[in-house]
Amino acid sequence: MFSRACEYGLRAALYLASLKHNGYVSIREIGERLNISVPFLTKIFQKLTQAGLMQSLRGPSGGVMFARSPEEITLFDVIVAIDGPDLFTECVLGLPGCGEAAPCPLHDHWKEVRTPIRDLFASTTLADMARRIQEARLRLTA
Amino acid sequence: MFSRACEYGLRAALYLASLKHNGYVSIREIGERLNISVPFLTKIFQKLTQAGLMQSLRGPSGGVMFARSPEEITLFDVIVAIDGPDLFTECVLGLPGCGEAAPCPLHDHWKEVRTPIRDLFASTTLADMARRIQEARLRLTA
DNA sequence: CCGTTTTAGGATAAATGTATCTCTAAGCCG
DNA sequence: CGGCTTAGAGATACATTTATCCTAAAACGG
Ligand code: SF4
Ligand code: SF4
Repeated sequence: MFSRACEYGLRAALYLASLKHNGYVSIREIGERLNISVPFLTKIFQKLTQAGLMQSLRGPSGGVMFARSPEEITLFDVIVAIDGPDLFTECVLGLPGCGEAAPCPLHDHWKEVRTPIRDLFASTTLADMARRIQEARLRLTA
Repeated sequence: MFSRACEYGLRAALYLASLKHNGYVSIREIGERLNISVPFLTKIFQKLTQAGLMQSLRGPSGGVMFARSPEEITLFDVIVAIDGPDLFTECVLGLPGCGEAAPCPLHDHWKEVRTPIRDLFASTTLADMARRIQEARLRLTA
């Protein structure tokens, strides 16, 4: 479904949102907490900052933090920033230039399920998830 | 979503189902018809025959054909034979051993959408698709 | 200003997925 | 049987993803 990088990015974003700590958090701390390779996670956060979702600061007491409120960042935003929009635009058979005009046989069935997927991720904010994590002690790591 | 191999396998299976020609069809013919690398497609059909979905015959007038009626083969069968069941069992955050017992924060939302996806593919047979292809001249290739 | 900490960015290595190649085995035909 | 055709299977190349490494740039703290 998602690339490993995207899974890591989602877990890291959910972890940060659950902290309720406004200020920079170092990537090393996040990686160690979630058992994710710190150098790899650094690359992922670079994408998130370049996409404008996070902002970063170097040096001691530096790290990464949300560029806007977790209330205004959806899972969709994170996914697209890391994996690109292909999952929500390209489609099951991978045919070039497909769509309503020249549909493949699956099109009618598939569009009924692709939209709910997109809506789910587009309507769920990091803050929503953070509330769930705190209420039910849900886990982000093994 | 699916691997390229799985996309090719689905397209090939749908093509065969749409033929209404009971008998062996050579992989070379399928590959050339659908613009898919013939050696790679051969590998994919090896998986489908090993999974018991197709049967094969070597030599002239050989090729591959369905091992049981296209009415009894679902898209789910093809997907699992090629990509494995991970898409339908493993889940969004890729956490090991996740599930109802130790859910991640997305679990409740995600299960509402994963089941429809699985049902869609599990309830659609190759014969269903073949009918749609013939009725509406739907395409399988660029 | 200098040493330390931390992200940024590019280069490199390992692993996986995609595609090709070669040889074998099976089947057909004369 | 001998030559041709086709799938099977393993080895090999290529591409992409995943992960690591190294040097720089920015920030802080003495
Ligand atoms: S389902 Fe629709 S959008 Fe997806 S490959 Fe088929 S025609 Fe294209
Ligand atoms: S949604 Fe459920 S099954 Fe999927 S990773 Fe989260 S806990 Fe596991």
